[in-house]
This record gives sequence, C-alpha cells and structure tokens, in this order.
Amino acid sequence: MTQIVRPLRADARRNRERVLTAAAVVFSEHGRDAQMDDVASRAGVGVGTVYRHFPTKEALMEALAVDRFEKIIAAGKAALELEDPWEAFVTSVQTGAELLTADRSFTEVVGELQGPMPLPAEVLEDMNQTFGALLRRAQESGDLRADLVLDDISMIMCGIGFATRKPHQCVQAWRRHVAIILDGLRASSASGPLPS
Amino acid sequence: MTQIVRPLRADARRNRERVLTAAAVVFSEHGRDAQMDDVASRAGVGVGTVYRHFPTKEALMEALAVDRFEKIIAAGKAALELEDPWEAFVTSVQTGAELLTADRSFTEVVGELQGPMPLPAEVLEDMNQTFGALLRRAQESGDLRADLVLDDISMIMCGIGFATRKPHQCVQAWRRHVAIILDGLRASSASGPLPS
Amino acid sequence: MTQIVRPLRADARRNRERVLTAAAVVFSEHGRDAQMDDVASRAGVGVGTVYRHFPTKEALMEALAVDRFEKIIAAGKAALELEDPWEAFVTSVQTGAELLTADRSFTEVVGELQGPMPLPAEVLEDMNQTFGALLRRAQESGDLRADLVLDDISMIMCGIGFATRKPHQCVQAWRRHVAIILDGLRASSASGPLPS
Amino acid sequence: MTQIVRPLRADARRNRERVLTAAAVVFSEHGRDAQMDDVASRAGVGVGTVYRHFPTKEALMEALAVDRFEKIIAAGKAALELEDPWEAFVTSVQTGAELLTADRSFTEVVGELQGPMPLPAEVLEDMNQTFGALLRRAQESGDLRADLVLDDISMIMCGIGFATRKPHQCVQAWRRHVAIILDGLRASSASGPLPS
DNA sequence: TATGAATGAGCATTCATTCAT
DNA sequence: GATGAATGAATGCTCATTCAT
Repeated sequence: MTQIVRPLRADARRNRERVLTAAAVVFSEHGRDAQMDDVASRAGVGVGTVYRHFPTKEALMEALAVDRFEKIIAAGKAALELEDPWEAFVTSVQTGAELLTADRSFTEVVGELQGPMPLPAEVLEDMNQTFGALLRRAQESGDLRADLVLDDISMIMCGIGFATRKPHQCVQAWRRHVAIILDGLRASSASGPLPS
Repeated sequence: MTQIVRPLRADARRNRERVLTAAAVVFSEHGRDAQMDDVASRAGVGVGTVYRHFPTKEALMEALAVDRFEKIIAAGKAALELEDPWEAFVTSVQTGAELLTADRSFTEVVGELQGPMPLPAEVLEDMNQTFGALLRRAQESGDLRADLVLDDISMIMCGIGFATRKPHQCVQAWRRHVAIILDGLRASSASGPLPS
Repeated sequence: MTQIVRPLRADARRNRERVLTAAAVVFSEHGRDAQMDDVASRAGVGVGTVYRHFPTKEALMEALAVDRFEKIIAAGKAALELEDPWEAFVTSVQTGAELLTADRSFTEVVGELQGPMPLPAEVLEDMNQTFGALLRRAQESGDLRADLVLDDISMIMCGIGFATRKPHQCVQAWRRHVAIILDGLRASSASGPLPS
Repeated sequence: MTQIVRPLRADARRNRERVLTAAAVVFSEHGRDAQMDDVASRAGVGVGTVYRHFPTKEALMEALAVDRFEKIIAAGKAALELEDPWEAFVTSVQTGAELLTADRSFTEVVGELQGPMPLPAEVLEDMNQTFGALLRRAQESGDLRADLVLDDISMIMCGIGFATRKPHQCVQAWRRHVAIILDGLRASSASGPLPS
C-alpha cells in the first residue's frame, strides 16, 4: 500500500516531455503554422507552461529538432556496433531516413528554422563524430565512394526528408529514394569523381 | 470592329509579369512569409492590382510554381532532342536541378503549397509526357534502371531542391547530390530491385 | 442639391483625427493601460486603421503629446501678443496649466513616455523659442525673478500637471497651485537666489 | 505561556522587510511595470512569499507608499520641534521634498495608485495632525499666507515629486522648484487671495 | 510556511483580403 | 482598371495570481 495519495506533484520534467510530445504532433500536422495554444491544450497544460519550458515558439521548434537529431545519432551509434562497415553505413542511413520520414514535424521544423542547423555545439559534435566514423569505416573497407564527405550526408538526409514531404503514390516511396541513393553511394557505382 | 480597346490588355499583361517577377524575388527572400504588400510594392503596383491578377496569395504562389515547372518542362523537351537516351535523361535531371536550385523561391513555394503538386492538369500532363518519354527511352536503351517510375523522379527532384535549401559548405553542393543520384539511377548500379 | 451621395471617401486625414480624438478620451480614462482596441472602437474604425496611422501604441501616445504641446505653444504665442510682459508670462502659464489639467490624458501620456520629452526637434525648438521669449521679456521688465531658466518652467508645468492628477477637494485646486507658484516667481518675492 | 513560537514571527517580519526593500528598488527602476517575480527574486524569496505578505501588487505598492509617508510624517514631527514656526514649515517641506525625490519609487507608486491617497485612516490622520500643526503655527506667526489649506500642501508636494520624474538639466532641479514655491507661500508674497 | 511551477485571461501587433474612390 | 486605406480575425507572448508540494 505504498501508493497513498500523490495527487499531482510538480513534475516539471514530465510536463516538459508532455509539451514536447504534444508539439511533435501539432507541428507535424500544421507545420510551423502550429499554434502555441494548440500545443498547450494538446499537452493538457496552459500556454504559460509551454512558455515556461520554451521561451519562444522558435525555441520549442529547436528543442524538437534536437530531440530528433539525438535519436538519429543514437541510431548511428547503434549501427556502429555492426561488424560490416558498409552494412553499418547503410543501416544508419536507412534508420535515419526512417526517423526522418516517420515524423513530418521533423523536416517541417528543421526546414523552417533559420540558419543551417541550430544545434547545440555538443550535439553537432556528437553527430559529426558518429557519422564521421561510419563514413570513414565504409570508405576504408572500399565499399563507400572515397570522395564522399560528411556534409554530403547531411545534404542527402535533408533531401530524403524533404522529398517525402509531398505525398507520393506509395507511402513508403522514400525507401525507393534511399535505395537509389545508396546504390549511388557505392564505390563501384561511381562513374567518375564527385564535382569539387 | 473587334479591335476596340487592347492597350489596356497589354498593360494588364505587363502588370501580371511585373507582379510575378516581384513575387519570385520576394518569396525567394522570405519564403511563404513574404507579404503581399511587399510583392506589390516591389512590383511598383498597389496591392489591389496583385489581387486582380491573383485572387489569393496561394494562387500567386501556384502561378509562380507553374512558371517554374514550365521552364523545367521546356528543359526536358530540349533534352529530348539529344540522340543518346541516357545523356538526354541525365541532362534533363541536371538542368532541372539547376533551375530548381537557382531560384530558392521555387522550393519555398512548392514546399509550402498544400496538396501534392498544384498544377493545372494540362501542365501536369505535359510534364508527365515529357519526363515519361525521357524515362522510357533511357530504360529501353538499358541505361536507366528498369524499375524506376515517373513518381520517383519527382521525388528525387524534390529531394534535390530541398536538400539545397540549407546552406552547405560548397555552394554547388547540389551538383554532388545530383551526381550521386544519377550514379544510383544507372541500371548497372542497381544492387537489387527498388522496394515495392 | 450639391449633397449627392458621398458615401465614405478615403479621408485618411479625417480618420487620423478621429483616432487621435478617441485616443485622447481613452487614454484620459485608462492612462497608459488603455487598449488599442478601445481606441479603435471609440474612433469607429478597425484596429488596423489605428496601426496604419500610428505604428505603435507608443507612437500614438507621442502623437497625442505632440498635439497637446502644440496647443500649449499656440497659447504661449497668443500670450506674446500682450503688451505687458508679466501679464503675458502669467497668461501663458495659466493657459498652459489649464490645457494641462483639462485633459488628464496629457500628463498620463507624458508621464509614461520614456525619456525626457519625446518631441520632434522642431516642436521642441518652437516651444523653447516661444517660452524663452516670454521668460526674457518678463525678466527684462523686472517682473520675473532674474535667475529663472527655461528648464524651470517645464519643471513647473510638469508639477502643475501631475499635482492635479490626484483628485482634490476643490476641482479647480490647480488654480491655487498656479497662483502660489506665480507669486513665487515674482522678482519681488525672491527671498534669495535659486539654488544652483 | 504566551511565548510559544516566535522565531517564525521574526522570520516573517524579516521577510516582509526584505520584500519591501526589494520592491522599492524594483518599482523605482521600472515603475508600475515592475513585475512581482522581479520583486521576489531581488528579495531572495519565492513569489508565493511576496503574496503571503501582500495579497496583491496593488497592496504591495500601497505598503510602499505608507512606508514613505511615515518617513515624511516623521520628518514633519521633527520639524515641529523647531522654535521658529516658519522655519519649521520650510524645513518640513524641504525634507519632505528630499524624501520624495530621493526615491523615485515613491512617486511612481503613488502616481499609479487608484484613488486619492490610499492610506490607512490612522496614517492619514497622523499626517493631517502633523502638517496641520505646522501649517497653523506658520500662519499664526504671520509668515505663511493665511488662505493656505492642508490640501494645498499635499498638492504642492505631489507637484514637486512628479515634476522631478523627468530628468532635468540640473540633478537637484527640484530644490529650485521648492524654493520658488516656498517664496510663493510667504504671506508677504501674496499678490492676492488664492482662488476659491 | 516557503516555494516556484502552472495557469490563462489579456493585449499589442500583423497581414491577407476587401472595397470605396 | 488601379489604388491603397480600412478591416478585423488571428496569434505569439506576458504576468498577476493560485496552489500543489
């Protein structure tokens, strides 16, 4: 009978999560036009609470982005565990794409944000480390084209994410997109060096 | 006596062009946040005039999109003149990508528009015809992977357009993106069939 | 029968006046807490119209202030027409005080505005010219204490305006205040030089 | 056994003081725009504590005002000790003005408060007693103009306080204002009776 | 009792669209 | 037809106040 009362409690942490979760849904539906009031009511809190945790709509969108990026990084790290370098690379791209496309709010938000990638330096560093390692390993094993650089990957991922923002005949059309790109990334597919 | 007025017609047409040109600039700069008043003043006309030609902001954006699509279709048609089917295909993709990335207003506008591709049926049809022919020829010659469908191309083009919305190290990074994709589209690169 | 229709007409000028008039009333009642929507509805226009004429609540308050200052300056100029220098000075102070206290919105607004006196340089200059002349003449005739400076006058006027913001027993209590101060300003009343 | 608790009392009293002190600073800086949270954090307590002592922002401002008034009353009482009735009167006005202008929060607060003077009856009574005595003595000695009434004094003091809210060339410009008014208050300066 | 997270009414401001001139 | 002033619904954000812990 340890479950006495515990009516509410000031779970600021929990509230932050609720807001973030609600924001993901709402931004996914309405893009950046989503209204803070909607986020609040979906989260079951007052607007003030949303603003207590995220001082600005922009800040909320950024937090959302960071959240997603961290998932992608985690997926990349998991892929690094795989023996085969190419398989690891492929897996990371596929899983990343899956996360990207699973939640339209991600690209909505990243796309609308000002500047290149509004990520805290540490997260950015972490991402570069992780995908840098995946990239290097796959190049060293001779599977990945040698002239690919880290920045190409983020561009490719952006492309995948945005490409699927428009509804396509096949819901999982993005898988085709990814397959094509991965085929293009194979060292053996290179018809020549990538442009400077 | 059918030639009564007329000068007004010419004037109106000219105004339409001015508005469209102004809109391209303004949307390119501010994305969908661009304001109708800004479009009007850059065009050197009153807002009312903008609304006379385009009943809605949405309509203006669509007109802008149609304008761009027509250029891309024209490029596709020009490419069709080329002897070599693969070269024709490659050229159309490259030129399309160039047009796409040259004018940020294009993806800004297409990306924000509701629904799949708000094009008049005739334009859509024309586009399908043109790119369908490029696709078919390149597949028949055995250069292009056989399981590629028309819809993949629009997805790919979207990806290229959006991927380059974020600033990248290399200004022409999109050329690398295009090169990778084209390598991935070669029949010889296919590591297996594209997913359903 | 010259009064045909004339339904509305784009009297921007007239609208500006209506907004200003409404603002005077509303700010007088609620001080700076007055709401722009209230100003608009009292003026019988939409909020947008208020904002078209005054880009900011602050700007509206300033315009209000300028309006009042101009009346006070006009009163000063009228007083300058009087033969007797001391009478002119007294009259200008009394009329100024009357204008100040007649409309509570004046001190409300001036008091809340940031900075010293947010007046366009030209208005400020005009005011300094006018009251400077009144001051000088009254000093040269030996009626006004010689060590009074222009800045003292504005301070005195502020004092009069603000002093009467609080309700007093006698509605025209400010006349007593003015009388006392004018007596104190007489050269013959000076018990000694004013502090540095 | 009446001395049961107590330390808590002392603690509470101390907190009340801290809040009041913080409020003086914060209101002095931001006027009525000061935020309760700012008062709380400057006082080093939670907002809840501020509200425990002062149920309302209004109430806090009133408490602040009472605090100041009590100082002014004390100064008046001290002045009453002086032999010379006119000197006593002059001193009380000068000291009062000094207190008024020393702490901008005073006029900020009094000026914004609703109604005439939101003072507890006892404080008001005390003030009337004190300044009434100063007034009467100075009139009986023939130094102060005979038609001055108590209410004039509060109006004059308000004027002094507010007049100095706007920055003036000379930081101690208020001393000039006070000097002028005191000269105007001399019985010998009266050019005629004060208006009804 | 103190705390500060939560609340949500309130408000300034924007901007697509209309319509009188 | 063109103009641009007027409109007002919509929205991000604030801050006094409450209340669960």
